Amino acid sequence: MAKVRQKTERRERVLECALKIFAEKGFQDATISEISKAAQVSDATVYEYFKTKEELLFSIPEQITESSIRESEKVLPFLRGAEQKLRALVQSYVTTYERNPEYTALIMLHLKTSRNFLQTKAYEVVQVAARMMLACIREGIETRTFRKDTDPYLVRAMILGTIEHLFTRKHLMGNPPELMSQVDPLVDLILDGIRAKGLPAGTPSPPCCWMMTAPAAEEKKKS
Amino acid sequence: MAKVRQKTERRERVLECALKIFAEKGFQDATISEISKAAQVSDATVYEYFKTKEELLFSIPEQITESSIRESEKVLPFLRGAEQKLRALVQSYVTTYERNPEYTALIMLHLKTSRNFLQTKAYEVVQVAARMMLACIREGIETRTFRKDTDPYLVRAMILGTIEHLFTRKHLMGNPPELMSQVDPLVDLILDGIRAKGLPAGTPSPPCCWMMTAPAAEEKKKS
Amino acid sequence: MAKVRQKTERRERVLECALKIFAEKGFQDATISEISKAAQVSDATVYEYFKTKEELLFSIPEQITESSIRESEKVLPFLRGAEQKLRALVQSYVTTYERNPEYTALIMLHLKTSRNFLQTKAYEVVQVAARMMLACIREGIETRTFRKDTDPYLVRAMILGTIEHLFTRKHLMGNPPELMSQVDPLVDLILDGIRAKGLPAGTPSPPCCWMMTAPAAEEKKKS
Amino acid sequence: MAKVRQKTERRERVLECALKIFAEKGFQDATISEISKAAQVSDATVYEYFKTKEELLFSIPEQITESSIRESEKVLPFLRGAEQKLRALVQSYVTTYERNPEYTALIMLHLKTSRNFLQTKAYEVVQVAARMMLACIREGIETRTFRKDTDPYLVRAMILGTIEHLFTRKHLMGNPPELMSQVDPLVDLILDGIRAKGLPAGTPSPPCCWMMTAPAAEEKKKS
DNA sequence: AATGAATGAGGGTTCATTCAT
DNA sequence: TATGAATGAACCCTCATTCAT
Repeated sequence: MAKVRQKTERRERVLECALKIFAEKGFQDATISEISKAAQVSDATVYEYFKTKEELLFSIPEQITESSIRESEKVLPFLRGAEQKLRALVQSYVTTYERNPEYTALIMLHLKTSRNFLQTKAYEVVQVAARMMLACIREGIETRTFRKDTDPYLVRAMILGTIEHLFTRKHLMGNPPELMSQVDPLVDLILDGIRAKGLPAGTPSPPCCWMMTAPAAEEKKKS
Repeated sequence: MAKVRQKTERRERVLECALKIFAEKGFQDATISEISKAAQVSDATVYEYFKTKEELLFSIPEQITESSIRESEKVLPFLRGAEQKLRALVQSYVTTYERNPEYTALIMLHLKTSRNFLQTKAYEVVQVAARMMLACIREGIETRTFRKDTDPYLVRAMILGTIEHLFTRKHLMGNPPELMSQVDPLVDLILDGIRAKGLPAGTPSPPCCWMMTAPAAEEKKKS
Repeated sequence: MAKVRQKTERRERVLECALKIFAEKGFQDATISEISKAAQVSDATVYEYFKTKEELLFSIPEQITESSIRESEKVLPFLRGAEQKLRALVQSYVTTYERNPEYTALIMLHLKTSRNFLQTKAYEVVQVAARMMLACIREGIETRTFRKDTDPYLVRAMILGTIEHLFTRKHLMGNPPELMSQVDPLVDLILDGIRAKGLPAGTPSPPCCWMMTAPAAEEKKKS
Repeated sequence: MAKVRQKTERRERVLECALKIFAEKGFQDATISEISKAAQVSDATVYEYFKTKEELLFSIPEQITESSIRESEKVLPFLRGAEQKLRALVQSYVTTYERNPEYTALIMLHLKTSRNFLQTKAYEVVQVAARMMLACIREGIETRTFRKDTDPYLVRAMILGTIEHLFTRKHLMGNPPELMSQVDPLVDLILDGIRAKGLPAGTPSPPCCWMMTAPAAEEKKKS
């Protein structure tokens, strides 16, 4: 039925506009009127789709995060070795964020802040991704690729923290302009720090570009 | 005169309460009434001291950040070598944050978010600290302590990002419970990654405790 | 045709649910959605049957009141004497109210309040009943059963007011639990007060139970 | 201080206007804006005085009811005999209501309806008045003035119900125009119905006018 | 200097009602 | 005929900010 299609389209338009506006002004400074006007629907219509303003906010990450995770899960099994996997995961993060700058700003600046967000479905998905990375690091330790005394939590915190820091900087100050080129230096530096000493230090795992084909949010909808 | 003294005391009481409440509920969800009540002054009095709510917010970091910086500047010249200095700086950050958890929460969750904060006097101080770290890394490169191809911006981003990530986690989820013990592993890992290969890898710079005496916000007031 | 039948059924289901919900929450606090959901139809369907929310409200009393009146009109001619008739009328009121508690609550708490209700078809029916009682009292005066100086309006106000008061109390506070047993004491007390003094005071008209067979709203629908 | 005086005046102006408007349009159809405009204050000021719209509503009856009760309590001890007391009480009710028609409308049409009102301080005062009447009737029974089989609850319900019915009618339909003249007929009729038969029926207790001096709400404020 | 009091401006949310399908 | 969907129009309430005392 055409109605259903239209409703879905409107709902997504609302989500898109909400993303843009929340990302730009923050949750509190954005108004429903503003969003509804941008989405060319009435205030009341927004409330047809989302019970409250906060539910609207928390509904934004759902699709995008989930699709991004699914992608990683598909690719990971084909990669050999903890180093390759770790690099792939980092690249996946950065790719997703680079392709969805507004979404990234929302996450970095506004959602991470919110205690309520931690109890969200969307946050669970984030946790899944974080756990994948943890598993990857642990695998490296078990297979003796990484040093025995590596603290996997610290390593993960370093990777995630660095990515977060860089994207936040980029969003607020426009610098650095792109982050893809930072993936390999970052991963190399970390690997150098945690690689078991017995291994030939001069064998860096090759930079990989397979993630280039990972789907961005916009492309997803068409399929 | 006693009056002046009293006014200063009141002003500081307002700042303290504002810090507590802003840190707990965020800028938007905190109200002036709430803060003024906690500080046992009237709403109007708050506006005697600070022109707007935002000015109150931005007035909070001033003293604390500045005092922390001054401390570092005093100690740094006595330390030999980039590695020692870097370690000292990281420890300084962590110490300051650990001693002022509410202030840290405010910075991590709410101020970093705000574009207006970037044009603040308080933010300039933050930048000074960040530049000190950058200078320190560059010194390491120039003195061949660190690899020539080290990207100082990336290294700094890693350090700051990791610290931010860990404190944010701690504040929101209570885990990890303390961060002082993470300083050395973090610095070691970074150093391992950027140390020039010619050097004997087995010579970690000694963990240092000199920063233990750095002033916390609370002690500051008494002096 | 089955369709017509179905439509009538739906309409009545809406009326029933509206009665229940209006009685429970009041006109303003009840929503059309709520009613339509309870009646298992859509909001729009309610508006097919009733032009506005208020029209829905005012449509509720129609059948029930009318049927109750008709009953009284049938029985009254068979009764001899103003006293008997008065008693019968009172019993009729109480019976109707006891059998339709939700309807009663609606009338007592919400409809009596509304000025618009006074211009309703349904209210006319109420007036008819009230006028029957008035006529009855007047008949008693004319036939010298009641004192010459009896104010028929006052007497009616006493009877109706007492009934209203008792039912309101019952609805709001659950006390007294039933009102049928109050009919005779009430009527006796009134009659004692208005009976012409010449008559033997010790000849109370006999309590009557014929009204027991008066139809309740539920039974009406089946016929 | 002048400020305090002014605030009190404003508060009372708000209460008065709220009374008028609530009485006229009902709780739900009245808006805060309307009331604040009538009272020449801002919406926000209304909320300075009363936390919610409902609290405003429930604050209206307080003074007026209480002052009315106090009056009755003063006078009652000077009256001899249950009949006189009962008559006095009825007169007190009617006087209060006649002098405060808007307040009466509010009570009759809107407050009696509300379940929340039953848990109000103001309602407790109403209960006190009702209990005084009950006590009075019981006293009459114990002193053999009234018949042994008199149901005091029924008698009270008759009195209160009649008064309520008459005032409601008056408010909605403008008829009867005044109720003071109904007091004696009402009381006489009731008394005739409950007076113990042994007594000389021809000795009605004298109508009394002492209540004429009872204070109305308006006069109260000046004292 | 300190504050009690007042308010303008605005935002989230609800719901009766309409209309195209 | 029945309804899913959309919305205009309000309203309650909050709060940063001002000002007279």
